[in-house]
Amino acid sequence: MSNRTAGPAHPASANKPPDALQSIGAAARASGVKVPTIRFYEEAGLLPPLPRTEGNRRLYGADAVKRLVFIRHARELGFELDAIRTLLQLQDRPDQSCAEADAIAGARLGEVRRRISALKALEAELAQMVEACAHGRVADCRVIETLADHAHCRFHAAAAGPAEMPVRAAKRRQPPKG
Amino acid sequence: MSNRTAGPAHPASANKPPDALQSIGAAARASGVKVPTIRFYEEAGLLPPLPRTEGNRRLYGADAVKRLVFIRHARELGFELDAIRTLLQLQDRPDQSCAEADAIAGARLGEVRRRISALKALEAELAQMVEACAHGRVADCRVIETLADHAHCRFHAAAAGPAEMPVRAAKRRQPPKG
DNA sequence: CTTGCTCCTCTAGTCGCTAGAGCATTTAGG
DNA sequence: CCTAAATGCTCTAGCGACTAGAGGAGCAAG
Repeated sequence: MSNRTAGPAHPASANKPPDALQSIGAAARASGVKVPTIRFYEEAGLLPPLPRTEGNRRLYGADAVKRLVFIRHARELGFELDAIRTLLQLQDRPDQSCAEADAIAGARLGEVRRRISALKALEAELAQMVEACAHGRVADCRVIETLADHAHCRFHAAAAGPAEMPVRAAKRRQPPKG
Repeated sequence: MSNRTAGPAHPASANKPPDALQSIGAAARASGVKVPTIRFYEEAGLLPPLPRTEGNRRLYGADAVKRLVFIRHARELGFELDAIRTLLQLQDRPDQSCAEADAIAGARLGEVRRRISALKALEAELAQMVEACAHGRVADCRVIETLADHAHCRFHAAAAGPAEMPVRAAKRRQPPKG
């Protein structure tokens, strides 16, 4: 919030020069990526070498923040860090063909589609289980029964992938509160 | 299918008694759960204490194999091990109400539905990116551009959950080959 | 007796973070 | 100027659900 640049301590700088360097906290706020995650990305080689202050604190310029935003969007779309690394490298060399970027995005699209159809099959199966259940005793429970006897199950493991979805929002462990 | 289990738990010699004990490998083949995964499940407390041979090898009876199949199905439907533990406990006490099982399945169904809609949003965004790309140089690449500028992106992080899908099939790391 | 298979335990790696310990530095207020 | 709070630093460990591999033991057949 506080814009303490009210006193122009610098000659050439207006009130906010585009190359102003910010702390990791400010970069986190600006990019929407959490502080420890930023450090993790740096460690993972997704960020170029960052300058440091005398006191060893990282400094982030506008370009670094943009990179973080790029990474965040890519993660939101489910790209793996490996893929993102490649995409960032491509971004750094604008003259190259974007075929590789297309391939990565296309592959991701394929994954997403495969997962959607797998999840739909799953949804159908679960819905059927839940609906069919008489809500009585476990002995008659369709849910348990279906899990026990695959005979009742018309779902057979449409190979999806391994993991899914970042979506930073979700944090369903209850807040610290103490 | 194999309906030969008609014989009740019984002494007077069938040629394949239903309580025949098998090795972990046989149990793996019978249940569709991999050997190390079975050991992992045991460690995780999903299996009751198993008898061992003199030579310290685990022995699996028909009930243990059934339990493994149950676990496998539940995993295929995306239930977490914690939930599966609960479901197994319920299964072991058939007189109880199945309300809890219903709740677990219902919660899972909700998750799946939420994830499907999140993935659909994602699919739309990715498809748009890929389609819009002129397949030229990186400088003009819509894929890269969309990731860089959220302005071009009408997708905003529909909160899904954290991880998704077991589906034992997938193994996409390239083979060792060296 | 050797070969080859299965099995045992144990450790460490995967992925993308997140949490916390134990310090150093910076900043705001008095 | 001093102090307290906030923020930063590094490092380690943990999550979930496995998977991979080392190094050794048991066991049946040839």
